[in-house]
Amino acid sequence: MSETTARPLRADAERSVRAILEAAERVLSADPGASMEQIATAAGVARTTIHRRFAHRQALIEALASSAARQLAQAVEDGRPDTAPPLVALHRITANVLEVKGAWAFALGLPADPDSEAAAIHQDIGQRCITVLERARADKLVDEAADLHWVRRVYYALLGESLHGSPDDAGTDTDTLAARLIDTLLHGAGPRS
Amino acid sequence: MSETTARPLRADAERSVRAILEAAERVLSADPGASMEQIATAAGVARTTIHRRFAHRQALIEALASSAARQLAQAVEDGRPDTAPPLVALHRITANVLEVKGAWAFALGLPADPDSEAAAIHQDIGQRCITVLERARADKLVDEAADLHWVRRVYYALLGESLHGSPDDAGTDTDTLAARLIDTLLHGAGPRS
DNA sequence: CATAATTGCAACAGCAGCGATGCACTTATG
DNA sequence: CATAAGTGCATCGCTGCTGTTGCAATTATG
Repeated sequence: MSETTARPLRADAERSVRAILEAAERVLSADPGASMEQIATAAGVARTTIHRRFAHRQALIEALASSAARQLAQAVEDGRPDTAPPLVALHRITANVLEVKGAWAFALGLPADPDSEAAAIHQDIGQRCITVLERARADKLVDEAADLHWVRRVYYALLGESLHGSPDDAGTDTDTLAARLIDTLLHGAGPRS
Repeated sequence: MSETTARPLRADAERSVRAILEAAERVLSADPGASMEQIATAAGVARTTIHRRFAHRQALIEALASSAARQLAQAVEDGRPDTAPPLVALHRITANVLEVKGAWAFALGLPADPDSEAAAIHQDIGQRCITVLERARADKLVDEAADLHWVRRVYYALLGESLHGSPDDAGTDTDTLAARLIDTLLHGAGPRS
């Protein structure tokens, strides 16, 4: 909603922007205080090129946050949160989100200020999340008395935890992780009936 | 194990160190890249005083991590993880940890390098956590087939999430938060039988 | 192919933070 | 109370990052 006003970038320039954003994610996730120089090097680009596309350092950060938020929204959308059976949607969404969050952990963990594009997207995602949970509750998958906002927070927390990836789940595919996550979300660690 | 070799600090000096560590937690949790000057001001101390106690910036960070880790270990210990009934221990520990983690969120979120004092303490805490879970499993509170390492990760994630504190739980006492957390850990969000 | 966009490189000024030092003053401690 | 420890302040040199500019070379595009 902010960059779309400018005239279309040349094909190679667009590739540069992508490379910069990806490098920024990589470098900054390893060291949030990394210099523009480090990011530039990682992107295979001169530092001045970054400054041409992103005036300030913070402009780069915001673009990074927006880009990641958009991808996350897409990941949620692909799970058909409004039409697929709740359990199916929940599983698909979880698997998709795990992919995206794994690739853009830093960008998605960024503190978005309230009136940024990223913040709006995240709020929208949060709403869709609530919707899915309501549908799940209607199907008796979630307790009727449950506080859905708390459930969502737990869900988010489990997503975050699933990403840390202990040595055990190195190489475990996203579907398996999603299955465990949802099972834990719905049943916890207690004994099965 | 590292500072104890020096001769005891004068009473007022010790107070300064405390003030510096507390200020560092406050300031750095708001902005991880904050300057020594900002920390010093927040501590009501001259910047040079900080450098007298902590040679490098990183030395301050490590001391902060160690201090917080020790307090966390104490919080766990106070819950009698080895002797109290598992559910009681779990509740006490959770409430205690929520207090400490709330006050030292930044310091405890710090990436501790493997051979630091903090890392050793955290590993020890992790072990005690597993112990409590084993005792809980013996009491049929946790499913026999459960992967305790995953349960612990879920527990950690729930602790982290409980701290974020949505507007709703502003002012909610620690015991209530702990109760909800443990309930969720053991039963999840699914329907109650 | 002609043109305009894109880029690398080199260089610049500016700035903020770090870590150290010396000195005078205050304060805890035996 | 005498001493030693602790502190504030002013100051220094140094380093590293930022953001900008100009120019020449390359490359996509109609």
